[in-house]
Amino acid sequence: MKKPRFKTPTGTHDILPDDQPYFQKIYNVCENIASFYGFKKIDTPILEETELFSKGTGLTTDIVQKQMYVLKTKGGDYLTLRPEFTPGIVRAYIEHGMQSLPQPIKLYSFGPVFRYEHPQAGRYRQFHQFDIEVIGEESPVIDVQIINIFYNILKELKVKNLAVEINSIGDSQCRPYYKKLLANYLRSREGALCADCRRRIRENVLRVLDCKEEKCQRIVSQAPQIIDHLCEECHSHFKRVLEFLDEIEVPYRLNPYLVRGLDYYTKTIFEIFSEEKSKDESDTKDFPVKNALASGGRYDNLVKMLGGDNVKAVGCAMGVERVQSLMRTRGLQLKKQETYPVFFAQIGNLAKRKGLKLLEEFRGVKIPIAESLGKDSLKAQLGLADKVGAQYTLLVGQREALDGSIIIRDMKTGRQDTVKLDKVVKEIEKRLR
RNA sequence: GUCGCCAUAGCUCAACUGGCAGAGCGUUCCUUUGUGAAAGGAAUGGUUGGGGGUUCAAGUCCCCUUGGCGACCCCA
Repeated sequence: MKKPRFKTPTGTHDILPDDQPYFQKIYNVCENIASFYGFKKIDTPILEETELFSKGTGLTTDIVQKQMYVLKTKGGDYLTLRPEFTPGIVRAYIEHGMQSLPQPIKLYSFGPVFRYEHPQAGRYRQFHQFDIEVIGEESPVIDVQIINIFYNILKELKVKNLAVEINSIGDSQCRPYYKKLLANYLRSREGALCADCRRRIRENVLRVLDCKEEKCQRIVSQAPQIIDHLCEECHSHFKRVLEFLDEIEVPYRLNPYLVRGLDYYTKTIFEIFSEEKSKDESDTKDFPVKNALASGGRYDNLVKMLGGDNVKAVGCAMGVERVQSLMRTRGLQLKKQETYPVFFAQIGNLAKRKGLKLLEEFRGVKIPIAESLGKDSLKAQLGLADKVGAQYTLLVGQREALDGSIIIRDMKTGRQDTVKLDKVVKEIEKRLR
């Protein structure tokens, strides 16, 4: 074998036939649960105007600053491979006048997204997300319904040790004040912070809250918490979210330091993890390893920011490859190969010709039948029949081809019966029943 | 963008201190030319990721590069 001349670009991967059952299963579960809750599918282009993301996702975010695949078209437009779903779906909502349909609009989508970053396990440059959005609903109950949906999807996919963390980051009323408060507090202790956090005070104060440096965490633990400084409206919204959460069977915990990388979030934000105990023995802290699988939140200003009406919305996205990797290692094991109940084997040209027609008959009655018409060796064909898990092999040799008969071989017992060729479909239907 | 570890057959991995590149699995064939799963046999498979250097000699040491993994950054 020659050395491959080409390989997948950094951070991209092939979804091979063996992976497909996992993607299929994940997609089916997502779709079933989402449509049960009244969500409709939408597909938006993988390419959008670059400005949609710089305005929507936010100029100060890492995604926009360093992770976007931007390309210039021959016509001179700047397009971007979508790094997330939300701005595209909001654009579709506005562009197609969905505000004049009964609200809210509940949408889901499934597909690839692109982020230029350093790949690691479970982190790709092209990966897949399942995404849902509810546009035109401000009630906190919908925030909780979305959490519930993703929790149940992951549960149904048998992902272990799920944990939900939740926080509120306020809105344009109260967050600016809190940010000032936090910045003042941090500035008074600036000397004890890491270099990144000193930069963050100016650029993105909230990010200091989830810094992993121990010295920063110590300072943060004494810092004012946003939940104590929410405005009346945000406070009552969050309170009601927590009340609804208590109502359903989803275990959650409040994390006052949870913040998000996207600018447009308001009020509720949350993440769903699968937790693992740290394998590292030297790690004396018993922090579990958190594997973020899905995350989302409310974005009450985004529709307006992108030129639509003042419409409130909330959404969440799940990383498909991360879920798949957990399913493979500790969750649901899926069969590698689909099986065929019947295999057609042949010897000789006349038999091949009869086989071509016979396959059509089986397709007509929807019985999957495998074959290897290209092979001449009967031995090889039976080997294949075994491999695809056939219960019966239909065999046409020179003799059978001439006198219009066919051999049915029971692969378990080895017993063979010869029947008329035009009766075989009925006979197999009967036996498979 | 920063730092560390790793890269050997399609897959999983061996190869001492620098000394003939190997095994299992897989694939194909044979034992059986009209009959699978078992067993036995054979074949197939490599510029040791790529490039350069040191050396009588490099999978092994050094430099560069590409990719993967991990820690940052950040995130699904």
